[in-house]
Amino acid sequence: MKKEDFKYQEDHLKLARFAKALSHPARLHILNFLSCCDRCYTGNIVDELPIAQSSVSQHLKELKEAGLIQGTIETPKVYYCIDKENWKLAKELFKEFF
Amino acid sequence: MKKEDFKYQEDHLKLARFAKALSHPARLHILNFLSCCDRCYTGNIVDELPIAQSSVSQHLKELKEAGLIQGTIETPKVYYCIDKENWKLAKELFKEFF
DNA sequence: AATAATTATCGTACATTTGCGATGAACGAT
DNA sequence: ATCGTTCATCGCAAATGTACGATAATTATT
Repeated sequence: MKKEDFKYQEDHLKLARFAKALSHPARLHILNFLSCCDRCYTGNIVDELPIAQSSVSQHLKELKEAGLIQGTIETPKVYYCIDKENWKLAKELFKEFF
Repeated sequence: MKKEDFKYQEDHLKLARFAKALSHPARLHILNFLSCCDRCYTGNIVDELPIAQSSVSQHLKELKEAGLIQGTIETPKVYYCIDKENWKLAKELFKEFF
């Protein structure tokens, strides 16, 4: 097979994206926190972590883009929670991989 | 709790390292390949991937440093295989996390 | 000794990630 | 209208990741 034609498996691409989202302890902490507290806003998460608010916001953005969390505006706060559908998908992909 | 004193959980640090190792499709492909073929050398892996030999070597190094694979020199080749102990640990950490 | 085979490492280029402070946007309360 | 609260985004700096070609290291073969 020619190198040019090679395509990574779709499952591997998806799994790599999830793994990347999980590859920082702050993001693991956020997910862990959200899975306990069910529903909480940015401020609570900032208080949970040793980094600046802007940095937390960036991590939240990445988790959201990876599909692992959802944000809901309730002005002036934003509530976050686990995206259960993608969470399940990620869980299954990891399980299948190992 | 003061920000200075915050420490990430040991499990999260370990899991983040494993996740980082899994965060690239080439490395997932390598691990998948190794789990099938049990034991094979660098050349086989290079043939499996669309990237240069030096790049593959770099990915192998990262997987080795993450503890997920082991290399055995059988000059002039190097055989690689899954590090079963850490593989199991990673599997359990992911399972526990989800 | 010279060559070939196999793999790791080096140097380089470019992109991405991580973190911070400052600023902006939205809105409720005064 | 102004202020305070809450959160996201911007701009920057430093570090890390990804890929490549070239080169080095090791050793078996000629």
